[in-house]
This record gives sequence, C-alpha cells and structure tokens, in this order.
Amino acid sequence: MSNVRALPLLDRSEAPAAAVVPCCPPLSERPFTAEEAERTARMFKALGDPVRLRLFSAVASHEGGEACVCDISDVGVSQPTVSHHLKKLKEAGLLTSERRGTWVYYRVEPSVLAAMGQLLAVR
Amino acid sequence: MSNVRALPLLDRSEAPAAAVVPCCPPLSERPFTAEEAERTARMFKALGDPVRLRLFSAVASHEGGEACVCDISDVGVSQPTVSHHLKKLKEAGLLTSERRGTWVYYRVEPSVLAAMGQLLAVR
DNA sequence: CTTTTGCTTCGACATCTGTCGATCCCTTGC
DNA sequence: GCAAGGGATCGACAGATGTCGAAGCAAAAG
Repeated sequence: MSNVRALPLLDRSEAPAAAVVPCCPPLSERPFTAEEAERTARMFKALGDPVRLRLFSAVASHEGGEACVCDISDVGVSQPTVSHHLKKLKEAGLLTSERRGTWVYYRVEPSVLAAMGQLLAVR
Repeated sequence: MSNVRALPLLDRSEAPAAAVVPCCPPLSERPFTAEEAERTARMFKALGDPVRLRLFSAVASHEGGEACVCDISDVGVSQPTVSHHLKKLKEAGLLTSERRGTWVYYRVEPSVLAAMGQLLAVR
C-alpha cells in the first residue's frame, strides 16, 4: 500500500537550480481548482502535525540541510512513530532520504520550501 | 465545545499594520520546540484539506479580499460542510467573518499569510 | 406575524490518523 | 557464520476528522 508519489512540485529534470516552478499559482491569485487543491493540500497536511513539524524543522535547521535520524528522533514519541512521520514527509515531497552505511540521512528539498512560500505570497 | 482561540500570530493590539510579527522563527533557523510546533501546525493543518484550501483561495482571490459564503460555496460539498470548514479556518486565525444584513462575509487575514510565508523562508 | 432565504449548529456515522509494541531488514563488527 | 544496533514495517487500537441530513437561528420580505 501507500504508493503515493512525491509531489511534482518542481520539474527538476533539467531546470536550473534557482528556477522555482511551483505547482500552483499563489493562493490569492484565483480560486484553486479541485486538483490544485488536492495536490497542494498534501504538502500543508504534511506540515500540519506537531511531531512532523519538529522533525522537519530539525532536519531543515541541521547543518548542511540534512540530518541522521538518530540526531532528530528526540521529539517525545517512539521510534516507529518517528519513522512513520518521516515517511509521510517523504511522500509529501518535503524530504528525501539516503542510507549511508549504518545510518539514514534525511534532507530537505529547498525548492519545495520556496514553492510553498510562493503559494503564500500576497497579491 | 471547540473554544479554540485564534492563533496569536500577530500582535494586532497596537502594532503598525505593516509589521509582521510571526509566532515562530523560520522552520530552518533552529529546531522547533514542542509549543512552537503545536501552534504552527494548527495553521498548516487548516490548509491541509482540499476543500478548505479551495475555500480559502476563493476568499483570498475575491476582490477586496473578502467574499460572501454564497459566492464561494460551490466546492462540491454540502452547505453545512462548507460552514464547518469555514469555521475551522476561522479558528486557525486565517479568516475572519462578519455578518452584513442577509449575508455573511469572510475575509483573509493578510498578516497571517505573510507570517506563514516567513516560516518557509530559506535560511 | 408568517414565510422565505442564508447560514450555523447538532447528531450520527464511516473513514482517516497518530500511536505503540512486536517484529523484520540491513549494515557493521566480531 | 553470528550478534548487535539503527531503522522500517506490521498489526492493532483509540481518538480525530470529514461528511451528511435534520433542525435551529437570524435577517429580510411579504
């Protein structure tokens, strides 16, 4: 189950690194369609849990924009729950993970952050 | 039930209108505390539902930044459900409502939008 | 006052979500 | 090979959430 694909917020295939291509216009530009709302809500929902927000913040603020799970798993819930939330953040396209030897490192997708910021831009 | 107070994202008591005082530092500045995460997650959660996102976008993109419920309630769910979601958005501090005669108007809280944008600022 | 219209609240219900302990998988070290 | 440790998955379960129809409430119209 859960074959949810990461959000194609940004076309990373050959776009220059600085070019942020948001999935949707700013919230205040025009009413969202059902599909736009569905995609975008997934990101907001991912950050709509306190534990996930702490995990995301911990990764985002860690040096190099990445952190080992062992460095950030002190958020008051059990280890399986931490893993569960990190998975959710990955499915939302906000984090990526990579195993390096014993440890697994999570890193933020800065372009996605920027795209979300543009969603909130005031008209 | 549901005596949830609006988020004190911005001290509106006597601050100048342009001064955005976010509740929390940018997500990537330092790891969020439990309390910061709790408060901030409430906002993201409010936008983490497709119907609410459409309603919010409809209000935000409406001229004058406000809209009558009758103008935006065509989002594919029943009218009580629309009312339910608008209430949630109000409780999250993202919208305010005001009755003027027959109709009820909802309007966005622009400072809250700006504060959320700052949360997503890249370090 | 009665009716109509716009919106909220209530009650009920199915589904989703967060949480945990137990277990499994993968890598390293012996 | 085997043991140890980091991390993911599984199964279960209580509580939260989205949804609706019915009923209630407030303002305007007749």
